[in-house]
Amino acid sequence: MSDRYNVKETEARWQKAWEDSKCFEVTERADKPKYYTLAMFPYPSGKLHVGHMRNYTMSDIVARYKRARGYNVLNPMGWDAFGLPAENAAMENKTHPAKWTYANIAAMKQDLKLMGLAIDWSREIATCAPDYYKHEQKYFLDFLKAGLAYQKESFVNWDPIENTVLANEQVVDGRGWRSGALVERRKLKQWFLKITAFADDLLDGISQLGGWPEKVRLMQENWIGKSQGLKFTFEFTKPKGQRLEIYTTRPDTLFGASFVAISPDHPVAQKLSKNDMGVESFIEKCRKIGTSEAVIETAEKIGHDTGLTVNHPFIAGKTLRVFIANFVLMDYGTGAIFGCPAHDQRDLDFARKYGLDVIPVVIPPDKDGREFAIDMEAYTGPGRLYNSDFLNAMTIDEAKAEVIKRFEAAKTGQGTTLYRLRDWGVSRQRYWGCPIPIIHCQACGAVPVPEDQLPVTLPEDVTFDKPGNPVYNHPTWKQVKCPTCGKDAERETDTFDTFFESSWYQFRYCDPHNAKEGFAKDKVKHWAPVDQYIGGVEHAVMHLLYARFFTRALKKCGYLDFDEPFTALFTQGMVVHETYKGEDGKWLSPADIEKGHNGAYVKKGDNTPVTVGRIEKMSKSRKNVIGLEEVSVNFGIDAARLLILSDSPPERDVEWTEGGIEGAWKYVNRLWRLVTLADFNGKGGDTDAMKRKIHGTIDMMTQDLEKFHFNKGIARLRELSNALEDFSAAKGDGAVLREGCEALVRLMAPVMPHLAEELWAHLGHKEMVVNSSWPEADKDWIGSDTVTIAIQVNGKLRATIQLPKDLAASDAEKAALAETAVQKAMEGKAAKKVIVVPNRIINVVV
RNA sequence: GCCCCUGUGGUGAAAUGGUAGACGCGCUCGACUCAAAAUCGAGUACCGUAAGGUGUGUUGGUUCGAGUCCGACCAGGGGCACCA
Repeated sequence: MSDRYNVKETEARWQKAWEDSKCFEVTERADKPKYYTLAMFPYPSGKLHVGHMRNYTMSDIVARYKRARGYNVLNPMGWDAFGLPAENAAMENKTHPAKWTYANIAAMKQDLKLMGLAIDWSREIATCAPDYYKHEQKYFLDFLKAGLAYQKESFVNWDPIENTVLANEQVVDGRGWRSGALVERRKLKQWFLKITAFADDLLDGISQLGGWPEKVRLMQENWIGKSQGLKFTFEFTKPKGQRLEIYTTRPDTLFGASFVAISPDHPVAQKLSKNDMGVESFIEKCRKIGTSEAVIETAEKIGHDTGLTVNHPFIAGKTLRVFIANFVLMDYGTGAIFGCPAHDQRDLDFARKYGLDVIPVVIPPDKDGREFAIDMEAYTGPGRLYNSDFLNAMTIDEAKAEVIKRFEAAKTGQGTTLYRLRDWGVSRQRYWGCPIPIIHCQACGAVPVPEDQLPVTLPEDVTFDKPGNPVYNHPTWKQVKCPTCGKDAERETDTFDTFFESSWYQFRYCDPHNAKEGFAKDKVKHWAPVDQYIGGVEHAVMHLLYARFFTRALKKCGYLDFDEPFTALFTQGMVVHETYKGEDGKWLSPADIEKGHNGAYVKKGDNTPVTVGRIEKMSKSRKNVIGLEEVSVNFGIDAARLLILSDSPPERDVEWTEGGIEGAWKYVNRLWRLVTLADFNGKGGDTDAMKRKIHGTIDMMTQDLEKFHFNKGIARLRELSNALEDFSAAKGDGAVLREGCEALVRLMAPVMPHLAEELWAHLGHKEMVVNSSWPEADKDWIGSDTVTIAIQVNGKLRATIQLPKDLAASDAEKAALAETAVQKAMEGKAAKKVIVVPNRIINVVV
């Protein structure tokens, strides 16, 4: 027998056996509990790389493990197939987005098949197929009827040279990525979904998501951003009677107000710009910046004095100047604020820049008024009010309540709950997306496409020789008759945000071939919600929040009877790799380079030097991708799975290195030799120790898998195989050795499924390991009778002793004080105190 | 700018507030070999001959005891509503 494992032949053979037996295809059944595990579906960007692989491997482990535990496991796969890259590819390569997308799907599916995943392929979906998106067109019409969808004007990034809308990603340093033109903010009428109607519900729901990482729950909570504050109006000094509505979360600091600022998009600013060139050019300057909050917030804070002033509501005769400021967002609150520089850093920076007053009104608990001053750092901590008339000596909370009370009593203001969350704009001025099923009629307005005319499909005869949505210029597609009045009308040419498709796909998998509706209620009732969702942390807020909203919206329309789509969530880290650049500054792929004479990398072919760059997320643009095929050919999928799972904790990034995959491959062979060369006729060895190791490993690895500690579980597996190797070499008892090998194989099955099948068959089993159950740990063989106790003197380790498990504290203390190393460290002094932590540690304090 | 996360040997990482470095990679030495690869065995945080001391990004605190909890800071990463 060869001492090398024939990985290529073996992996292909078992993949075929799984496929032939259709063991991963599932239907609803009453005799087994269901388990739905889902990996976030991929965008078909081109080739599958080991970064994708990590995501699907984790779902695969869960699927195989839960299967072994007796669950009826649903583990589906599909394609998030609409999106911008397809249109970019269409422009660059003179192809059609559909052609490019479907070719990528075919290539990536082939790679996925190489992975031998426990996927029910009969449920495969692609979101760009009309039989998928027609259902979401129906949902949109339902949302419209339910008052959850509406139109309003909102800003987009406008490229004035290409005359097209740009995505934030396509704006680089404030300029269009292709044209180089300075981007402008421009208003367009667009469709919105009323996610804010569920703001409180989405917030409350977070507390029930116990299976989600704390950090994701926190991020969602902050994103929704519920705040209690005050809405009130300032009176303009002139024209008399005109008022400006403000929202603030710090009404307590009103006596420290030194200016008022409004958004460049505020109606007051707009009105002023008509007669004031200065205002007009300032607003124009503010708009020469994209719509992205990150850009707006990091831009230099600038303001423009409007010359208007308002009266302070509580200080007679005091007026505040009104500025237009680029950092005030029209989307939040009322688009107008008052600035209290002493207690808000942004206001302070602004005040220092424009020479405005800084009036401290909250004093820290440990200071008094004479010594407390604000320089360049605002004070945002707790304290008591001063310089504040009737609020003096109150706490911040008391002062907030008092100010709100006074405004409410005077009927000039209102305590208000506000959310940072904004309604979801779903209109995209793009071709490669789901058409919004609306017809615009001069007479009737926005009219829903009649349901019997769904789906509204994309026209196929389009070209991408100029920027923008080609449907807009299509000769006939737009022109229709109004369904209501029959007159000439036009189709909506915008398509949905691609988050629309990914908000409900988890339900489509439950009933993927249903032509009548998106899913049958009873099928979703059976499988949903998803028991374990797995994907990148980059989706922590938007995708996951949209899907949570969509589920509630579907419930409101009668499609479902639950709120939360994902019971548990795991956010896995990325696969990262070194990046390389050639002499010409262009990215090079790892396949393009090799080690030169002096050990440094050179470009293959011409031996020109290569610069090694940062270690970054694998991405097509940086070329630092390792394709799946090359890995599977050289080392097999099991070795790749092993590396990806064992090298880092799953929530952290893992670096793909050549050395790592070779090491994993060696271990695959070592396991193969251990089991195939084992002699089950031995009579010797320490059978008790071996049995403890076997059952201890089963126990611990089971716990590790339950907790997603795959790296630790694999470390336990290695400990067991090390022990079995020693036991085997010592001609250990054959029955125990077999018991150990069988446990090892069943434990490795979720991690290295192909090798496990091969070894399981070698051990004489007729049934595949994929259909066998998870091993049970025998409680009698878990743990041991003695424990090692550490002894510290004043917190420093001085000795370790073996003691019987659960020994009385007084006996343990006696044994510890009797140790010579302990006595030496005590230097003859008496113990002041002895802390005994049973079975762990004893600390002697002298 | 705002929200969230991460930081431990040469390196990937372990460690319910209780023996820091499990399990690997690499390296060193040895066995096998004509030789190499593969495989097997021993060693491997740092300083020190040793006794011992020092060590978890920096810094301060809480505690009998801190990688772990709290405060301040530094560095890196993710997200910020039209990338997916």
